[in-house]
Amino acid sequence: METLRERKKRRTRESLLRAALELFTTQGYERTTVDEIAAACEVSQRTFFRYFAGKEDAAFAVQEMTEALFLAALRARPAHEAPMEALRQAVLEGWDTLRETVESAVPMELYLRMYRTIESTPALLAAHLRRSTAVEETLARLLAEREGVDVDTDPRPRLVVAVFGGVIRVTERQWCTGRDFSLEAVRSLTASYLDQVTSALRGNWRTG
Amino acid sequence: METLRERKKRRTRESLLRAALELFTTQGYERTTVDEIAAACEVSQRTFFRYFAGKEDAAFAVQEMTEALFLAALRARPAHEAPMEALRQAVLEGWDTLRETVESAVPMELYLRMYRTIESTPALLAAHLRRSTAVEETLARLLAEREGVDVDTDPRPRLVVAVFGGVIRVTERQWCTGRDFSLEAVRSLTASYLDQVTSALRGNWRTG
DNA sequence: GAGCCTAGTGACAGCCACTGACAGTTGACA
DNA sequence: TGTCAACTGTCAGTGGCTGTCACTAGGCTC
Repeated sequence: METLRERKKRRTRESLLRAALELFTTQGYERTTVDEIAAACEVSQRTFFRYFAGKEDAAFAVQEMTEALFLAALRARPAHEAPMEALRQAVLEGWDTLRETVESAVPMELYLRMYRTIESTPALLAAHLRRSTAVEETLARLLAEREGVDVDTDPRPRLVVAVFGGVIRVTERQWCTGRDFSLEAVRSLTASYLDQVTSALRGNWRTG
Repeated sequence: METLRERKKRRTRESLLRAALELFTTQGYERTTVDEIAAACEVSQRTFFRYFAGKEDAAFAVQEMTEALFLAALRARPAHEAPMEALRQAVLEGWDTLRETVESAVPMELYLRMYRTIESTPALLAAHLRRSTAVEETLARLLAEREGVDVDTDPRPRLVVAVFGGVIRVTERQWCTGRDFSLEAVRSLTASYLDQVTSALRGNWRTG
């Protein structure tokens, strides 16, 4: 049972998160001040910083949920799958089950808009990439454990994860700059690019 | 012939850069204020911001030179080389010719220390990754031109570059966390990891 | 139900990165 | 040598972020 205090807290946080994303996506991340976000929710600036470590933290609150979703999907993959295949299945599954997770916090449409804003705002893109490397470190350890190798002496887990992460980044970029900004679009882009990477690596494209 | 004014300017910039890197690497990036850097060179804070766009800009001033070095090396590779091979040769060549370029600005040892500081400071790591993606975009366009494909419709240039970039990142990380912090070490690590990536991608490691 | 405890909050002061405006200084060049 | 333009310092201000402190109100005990 949720106490009154907890309910108020959750509402304040949700309100701040929504207001933040709404302002970030409409008038831009840099052009939005924390004071503005706080004012939109009728709380003090100080209160904003009690719910979020910073402006950036608010921008990534939903992304954080989806990262957890992907990690859970990977952990659930059967042990007999090869590393790259497990990653592939997990990320596709992640895109499939994203909707309900996201919409428990904010409207799907707002999440998608925020995704675009992150890609197109240098400061946020930098933070996104740094966060991604943190996730990749977790992935590498997970794969190493699955395969029974030592992540600190065997470079293969980190190499595979880095390659995978690279393809995902290209996918994100293509998706955000493209026209079809739907979940289905990013899902099929992901599958397509993961398929093409091995062939792209070998030889000369002109003779392909 | 360098005029007196130009000489003074160059000296001020060099002085600021050195002081900045020295302070960043010894007492940490966040714990160093711009006022401190300026004071160490006996100029005003305002002057610092006339030479560098920001604190971050100073931290990456030397990295910027090495990026240009690598790009030049890639442009010089013969056209018959396959994309991945050209990238490989260019980066190894880059490590070989780094010393003179770096030492025209700061002592090699300071550059290496700063590299470590960048990897271990979240804010700088984020900036480093963002800068890397900018370089990767240039690389992709270069490869696409070399191979005569359109970078906007053919995903292969960006895919290959992303994979390459991923391996380089793993290399950097391993180098910075390792014991042997020399140029030779990073060179051989780079070669080794680029060799292993294709084999790491396929199949099951337990049967290898 | 009275009263205490504490989580949550607002108000305020302060640090630091960064910017714009303006004035003073000094090298370049006629 | 005087004029101009480049370079610099000073000052004031914005915005992200933190510490402090007092106050309000929900939750709990008796």
